[in-house]
Amino acid sequence: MTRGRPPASGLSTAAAFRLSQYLRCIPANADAGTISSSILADFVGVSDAQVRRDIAALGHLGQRGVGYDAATLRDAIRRTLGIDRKWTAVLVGVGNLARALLRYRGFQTQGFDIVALFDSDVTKVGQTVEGHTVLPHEQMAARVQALKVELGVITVPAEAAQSVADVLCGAGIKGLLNFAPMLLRVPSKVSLVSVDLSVQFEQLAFLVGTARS
Amino acid sequence: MTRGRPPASGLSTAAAFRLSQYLRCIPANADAGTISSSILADFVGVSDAQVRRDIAALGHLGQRGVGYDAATLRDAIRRTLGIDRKWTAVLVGVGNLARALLRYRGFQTQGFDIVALFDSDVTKVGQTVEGHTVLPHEQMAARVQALKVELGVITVPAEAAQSVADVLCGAGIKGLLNFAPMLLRVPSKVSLVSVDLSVQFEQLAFLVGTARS
DNA sequence: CGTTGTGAACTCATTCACAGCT
DNA sequence: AGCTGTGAATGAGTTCACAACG
Repeated sequence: MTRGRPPASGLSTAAAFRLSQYLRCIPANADAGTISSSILADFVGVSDAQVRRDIAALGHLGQRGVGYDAATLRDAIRRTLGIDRKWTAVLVGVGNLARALLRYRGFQTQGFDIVALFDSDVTKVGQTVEGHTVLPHEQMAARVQALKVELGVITVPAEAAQSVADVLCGAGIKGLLNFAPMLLRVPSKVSLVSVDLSVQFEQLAFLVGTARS
Repeated sequence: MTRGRPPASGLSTAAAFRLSQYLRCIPANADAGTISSSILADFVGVSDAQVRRDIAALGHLGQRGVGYDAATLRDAIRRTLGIDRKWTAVLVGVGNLARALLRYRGFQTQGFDIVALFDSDVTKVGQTVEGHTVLPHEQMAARVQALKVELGVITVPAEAAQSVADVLCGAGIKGLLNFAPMLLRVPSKVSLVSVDLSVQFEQLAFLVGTARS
């Protein structure tokens, strides 16, 4: 994953990333009502001190001797990450990856509202995918602008990615999630998260190669 | 993305990640024959000093006053990341994400050799996907062991991910790339890279929400 | 008791600045 | 002149260790 410029808040992107991970552990342990730093720690694989530091940065959420209230903690993390509200998004490039994303667990329920699908392939235009009709590429700029869409998800081939990004940025998008294996150029006011799957493979090869036996 | 334990080599995972990114910039600029730290730097979005530090860690590759020879640099990075050789891999869970991965740019050419596909769905078993026949779940352990497969890619639903991981680890796999939205538990000798797509969305929301206007 | 919150120490990573080559 | 390699300085992030509290 690549991130764009660092955020203006006091939270580092690495810390925000860990918060997302803590969030994943809470549902599974929520029935307990309360959860401790050490439980979160060995779930995620960091130190308990790290967990406490991260959470302390969100305000005074814990109770000494007891732990953190699961529901309160979850809400605080959600608020900090900015996922306590709906985000509108468009998805560009309706291939297998797009279909996989649309089916992804709680994509909608997590607060991300896909408002349109676009593709340049005329044979795909008009098709219905996971309840959304595929719109032609030419309508992209106008729709994004009219609906004031905030986020764009790019799942087109590498060659097309930069031009799609340019159109979306021109239409006033605020953030892009790029899956094309390309380092995109975007204006500094647009946030960018890139997931290059081949990079993930390389990381795995590196880890395996350097793992101590 | 989540990484497992840090590597034994002198290279941090963050540095390894940047090396992957440098690698992405080289083909595009390879015709120049030589490439400088400042070019790589503003391509990837880090400082030129950072690039030089990263590359200097791989040995003496640069020529003062000139830059780095593109081909030499590319090979050195490949060697460091461990992608200068073939890796055998199996893919478990033949859904849309799996299909997308199989089609991904240079999946094979980058040195990752998918030797088998598995799925527990009997209607998928026997199908041919991107040139590979889908095998039944039950054969997984035996095949992985017999072929001494090194890497496993998990693209099953969250509920099934841990049990798939357990089987693969039991069969002697060395590294796992997990796409299920689950924090997996694996023995410390197995390397783990997780890509939770909902985490990527949360990161984007966080960045957009905290972006300075 | 058990668990948080946090100053202080420490480690790791990045940037600065410039000497050393070509 | 241009660009790398690298000590030294700086900064960020993490762990330690323990006081504070229910």
